[in-house]
Amino acid sequence: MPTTQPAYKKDDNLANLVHELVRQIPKGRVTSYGAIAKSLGIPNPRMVGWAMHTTENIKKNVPAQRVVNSTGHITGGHPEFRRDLLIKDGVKVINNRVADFKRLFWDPALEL
DNA sequence: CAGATGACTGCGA
DNA sequence: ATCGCAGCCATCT
Repeated sequence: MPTTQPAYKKDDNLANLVHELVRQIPKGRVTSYGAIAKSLGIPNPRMVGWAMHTTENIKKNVPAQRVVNSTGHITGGHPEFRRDLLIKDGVKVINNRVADFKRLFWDPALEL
């Protein structure tokens, strides 16, 4: 039995907001943690990463593959897996880095 | 209860 | 141009 029962099952925090926003990312587009944090009013982009790190993102079918750091580099535990998903979305990825990241960058505050 | 960690970013040297 | 440090919030041990 799962002795390590995650206590973050309360979607009343940033994680929920982040997941929702990430879900709104159009296919073939990518964004950065800082942009999301800024858009949601989070002083620290770290929390965005933490929100994604939570296993909830997978449960919610959140396209974490479309979320990369400012350099467009795929961060996380399974970069290969996410890279494949990005390619499937039509995003070219080279060396775990999004090609034309600047062009494919999707700013939530700008588009929303 | 307190200390350390973490999917980051921006600025300074 | 590259390298290093500090900031912030929530969770974990």
